[in-house]
Amino acid sequence: MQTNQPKSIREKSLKTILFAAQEEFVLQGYKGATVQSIADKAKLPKANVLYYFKNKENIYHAVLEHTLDMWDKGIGDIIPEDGPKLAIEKFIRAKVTMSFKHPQASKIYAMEIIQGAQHLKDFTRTYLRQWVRDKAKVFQHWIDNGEMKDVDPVNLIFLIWSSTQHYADFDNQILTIMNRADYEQDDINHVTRFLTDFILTGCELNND
Amino acid sequence: MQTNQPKSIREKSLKTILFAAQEEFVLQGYKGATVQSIADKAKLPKANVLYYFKNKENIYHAVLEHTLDMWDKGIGDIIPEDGPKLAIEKFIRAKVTMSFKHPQASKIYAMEIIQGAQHLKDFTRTYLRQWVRDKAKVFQHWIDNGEMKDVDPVNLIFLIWSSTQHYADFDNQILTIMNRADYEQDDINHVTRFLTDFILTGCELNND
DNA sequence: TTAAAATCTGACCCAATGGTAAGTTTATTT
DNA sequence: AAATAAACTTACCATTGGGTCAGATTTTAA
Repeated sequence: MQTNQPKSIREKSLKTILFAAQEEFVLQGYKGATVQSIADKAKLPKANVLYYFKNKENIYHAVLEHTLDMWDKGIGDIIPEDGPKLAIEKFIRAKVTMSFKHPQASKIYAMEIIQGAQHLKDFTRTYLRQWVRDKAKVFQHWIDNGEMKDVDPVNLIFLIWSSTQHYADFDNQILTIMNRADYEQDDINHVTRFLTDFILTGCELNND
Repeated sequence: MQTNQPKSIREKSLKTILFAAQEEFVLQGYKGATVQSIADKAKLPKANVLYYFKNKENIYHAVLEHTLDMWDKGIGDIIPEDGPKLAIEKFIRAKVTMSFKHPQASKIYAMEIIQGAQHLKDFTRTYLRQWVRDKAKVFQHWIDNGEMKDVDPVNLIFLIWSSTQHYADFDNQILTIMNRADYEQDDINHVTRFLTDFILTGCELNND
């Protein structure tokens, strides 16, 4: 990131292409996505897209990176000072909000992992593994302190991840089942409430 | 299915191709999968594969259908007679087992839904929607009867789905995080125990 | 105003891939 | 054993799609 005010042509183009690419990759998968249709979506000639990104692989990398960045920023931290109840509440709310607001990002990530995480092996082995270990330690600390039920922290993290991201990745299925066209703000609230309530109860942290 | 004993050449070929195709589709996605590499995996010449299945789309359909069949058979039912505790226990155990034993199936399905469920719109709109409504009714019945906590049944179903299938769809990520090469039987048991315990607690059904 | 740099574009190339055609070999039936 | 059907195979075609290139146009710098 350089200047930020008038936004150069370069930056604008990059952003447009990235956005178009994200859509295309989600809908068609990596191989299925064509540079031509990314260009069409971005309303640029194909050669122009290839001028900004050397090749298709590069576009995909950029999309992945952008996705990870956004996800990282959007999801707050789990810190000991919050205590288990508040920390879990905050975490679930953040994840649900992200899922409803940026389903594309979640989907790109999910597909990448499902297909073997070819482009994310490194990220998973280093960053993510450490993240999980750190957070598991925080949970374990609360458990040892008698502040929450003795549940396996790692699997708890998996449960929170999966149950929240489900609303992004499987939005089509969920909407079809509920016979609805789109999510609304109420849905975010409802799901957030359901999940926090349920999971806190699972941790024996609910005092309603 | 016809005869079953000596198994005709046709049946054997179909099965081989289907199995190879499943692998290929998971790894490469629909577009990324090539008939040639399906053929290679099945150790048959490409034209022979196209002899059994008119075209790539047909192979994919067959894989999807096979997947749904298997899933349907593998997951028991949720019936009122079992009562909430046993029913949920059985359901989770079945889903976790399926996830660990047939991750490919789960992945194919997940990718299809994530990408917009083009080939499963019908299945979702009719069969799945009805299934969810039926099972939600069973849960609601138990709730009204005071047999379990008043949680939203539909979202409970989503939570069980997502948290169980996560171990199939994201197996790469999970194994990498845990620094392991493969799942073992112990993992199935451990996860089953964790999820049943946690979810039953969430429904206030745990009497340990 | 001019030079240089950045942006844009149409035309083209070529490898990969889905699918076909036409025929050969193997299995089954009569 | 002959005839028919099923299974297999080789060679080929047409299209798609990633990527290049040479030059045009616009923007920025001197």
